[in-house]
Amino acid sequence: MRPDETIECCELMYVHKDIVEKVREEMPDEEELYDLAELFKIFGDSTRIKILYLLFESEMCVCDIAQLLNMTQSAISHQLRALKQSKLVKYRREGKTVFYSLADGHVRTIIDQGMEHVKE
Amino acid sequence: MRPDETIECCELMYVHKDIVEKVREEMPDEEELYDLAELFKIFGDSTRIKILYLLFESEMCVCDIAQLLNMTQSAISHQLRALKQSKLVKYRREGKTVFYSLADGHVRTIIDQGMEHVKE
DNA sequence: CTTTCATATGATTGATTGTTCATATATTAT
DNA sequence: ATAATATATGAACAATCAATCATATGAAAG
Repeated sequence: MRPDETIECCELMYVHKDIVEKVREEMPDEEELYDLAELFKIFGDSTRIKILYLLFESEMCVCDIAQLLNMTQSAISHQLRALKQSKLVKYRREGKTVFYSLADGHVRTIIDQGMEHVKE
Repeated sequence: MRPDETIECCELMYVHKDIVEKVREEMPDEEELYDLAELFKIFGDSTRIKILYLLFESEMCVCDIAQLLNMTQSAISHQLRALKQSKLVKYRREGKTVFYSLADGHVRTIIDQGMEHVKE
């Protein structure tokens, strides 16, 4: 199969011309698809999933999260950075302490839907 | 910070005892959290995301997908394997051809929510 | 200003992962 | 049987990534 040529293959180009056109219309552009994959990568680590579950209950500081998950402060801080960059969590400073919380409702919806799928 | 000891740290253990208990109750068990992260890992690749978007329009054979995404049959087949193992797609054989389609509605919901987040 | 406490970050490393290449399997036609 | 076509799979390799360690920043207290 040589993908760089429009060779006749299966029945696609000839029988399902309408679908091909619809696909080309409806498919988001390359950059959006890349960003979407990058977002899901962030959900694709159990440490980060656990952090998000913790934040479902309440805002928390880094140290609290580290204790509850039985992990080092550094490991948690690194993961919070990733969550922050994807705008999944927000934070506020209070003296020496930094409190993290969920950024918006999408986070919960995405995780809940994922969990429903997993539980089937 | 030594996570393997219950040292006094921040104000967690003393001020927010109720939250700690709620967290311990509401948090899914380790195995479910791991499975959930594994599921999101599958969404965390732009090739797989593209495949899923294609299948939003119609069931398709491997060769169709490879052509539309301008990738090799082998690469697509490997990714379909991952999608199949996570029960995100299903397939039916028709002669030499194998048609793939979306397994259930969660896929669409998860992707749509993710895309909403990305577009903000 | 120095110390202490909470958090952030850069470098390193072992592990995971996506694509490629070669090859195997499965189905149909000759 | 053999050839042709569609798909699947195993090994290999480069790239990515999460945890660790050491260290830096930032804020309050002495």
